[in-house]
Amino acid sequence: MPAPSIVWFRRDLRLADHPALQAAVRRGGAVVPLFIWAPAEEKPWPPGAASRGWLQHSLAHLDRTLRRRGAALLVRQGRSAEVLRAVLRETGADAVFWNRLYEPAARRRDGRVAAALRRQGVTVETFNAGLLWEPDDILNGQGRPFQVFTPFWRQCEVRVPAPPLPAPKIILGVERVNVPATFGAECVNNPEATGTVTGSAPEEVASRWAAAWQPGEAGAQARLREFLAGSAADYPRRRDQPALPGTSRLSPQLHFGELSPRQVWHAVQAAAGGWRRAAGAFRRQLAWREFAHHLLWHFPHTPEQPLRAAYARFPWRRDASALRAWQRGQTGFPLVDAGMRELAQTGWMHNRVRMVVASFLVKDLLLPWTAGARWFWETLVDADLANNTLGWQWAAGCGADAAPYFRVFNPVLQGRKCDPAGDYVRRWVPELARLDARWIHRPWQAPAAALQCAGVVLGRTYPRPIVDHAAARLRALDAFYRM
DNA sequence: TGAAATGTTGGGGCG
DNA sequence: ACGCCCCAACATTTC
Repeated sequence: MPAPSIVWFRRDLRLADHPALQAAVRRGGAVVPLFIWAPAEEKPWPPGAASRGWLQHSLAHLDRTLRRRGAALLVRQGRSAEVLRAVLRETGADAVFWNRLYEPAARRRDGRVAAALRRQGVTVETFNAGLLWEPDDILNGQGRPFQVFTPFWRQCEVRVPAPPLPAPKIILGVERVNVPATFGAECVNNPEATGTVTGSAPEEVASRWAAAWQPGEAGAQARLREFLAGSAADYPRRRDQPALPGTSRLSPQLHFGELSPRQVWHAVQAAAGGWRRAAGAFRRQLAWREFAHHLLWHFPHTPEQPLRAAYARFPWRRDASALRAWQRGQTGFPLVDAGMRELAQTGWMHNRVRMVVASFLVKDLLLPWTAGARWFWETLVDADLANNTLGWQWAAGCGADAAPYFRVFNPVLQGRKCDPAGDYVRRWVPELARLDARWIHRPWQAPAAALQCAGVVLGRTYPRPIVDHAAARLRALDAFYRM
């Protein structure tokens, strides 16, 4: 009987399409599924408050599904290298398998850990389970990484990712070596981000959260099936309407690896008999995720520094009260405020609205994109360093394939286009709920009678706009033009 | 994955 | 019938 193998779970919290787990099971010995809570090793981007909440639930779910197949999840805190050494000793294991991560800090850490283990004679094997294609698989004609999405996408379109692996039926566990550490207090679902912003009671936040999300592999599979059976066929038309459930909402599951992109890709392919165009549009979004990871791999300084170096000197403003108004959804622009409140209350925001609020922070308020990235990092359940970095640098115009400097979203027009009836605003900004659709995206222009009959008192029940968008746009054009 | 400013066209009112 | 103007609708350019 071979010695036990450790499977080091990180952001692959599933059993299906899990090459590291598969390798351990195939070896024939016992399997030790291990999760190590070591946020300091991911500095300067340790998991934010919303991510920690999701992670806690997802780990509990993973433990339950592993137990059903024979092996409980061991959760430890401490430095990864030391924890691995200790668990190797305690279990008599002689091999460690894991699926690769692509963030700079995790890469460095994993490289050191692998080298140290191998020096001690431990077998280490790592796998790709998080991306359709790894960062060095897709390069341009000169062997360099793509920096523009469209040619990158053309390369993706002609490839078929590897088919997903099945989940192992039985996992041979080891005797419980000792009681697994309970997940640390610092990792408990932390409503700090939502609580301070909304003033809601923790129980209320928790119940709203539970209604919105079902972390874990089973919930992820259910969400995927629901999407494929429901709005997927109409994806191109519905995906830009934040009031509708038109998107897959699989971003947190993809971030934590409760589903792999290969599973999603192939499931879409198999389901899309009658809607090939929609399938292509959806695959394109998966490709944006790939693109983001490729960029982070090849340009690891970009979470902190603009890809276009000239932007390091951009004269961002410092304005704590404007930043706070944005964070709390009190800017006076209903679409922006609705998005920021959806984020605070559910840990998620519709992608179209993310672009609008990002443009508002960066262009209308001239506040640094890094401040927006940090807030999203703390509050999003799907906070993902690669996606977050690409998104914010795109909005600020300082990244790859970035929005040109003159592209400034108008929150009123975006509202009219994407939320014509105002339902999204009504849901998240209830103080405007009774306002006529005509004025819901620009209450400051509504006639006094319309405001009165909707019970809106500008400056009291809902803020006046904190900037004049037309003037702010000109200010931004001037500042960005100088770059 | 924008929006505003500017240019062009064509229908209709009107003298 | 005709030219003129107005202006909405659409296209193009510009930021």
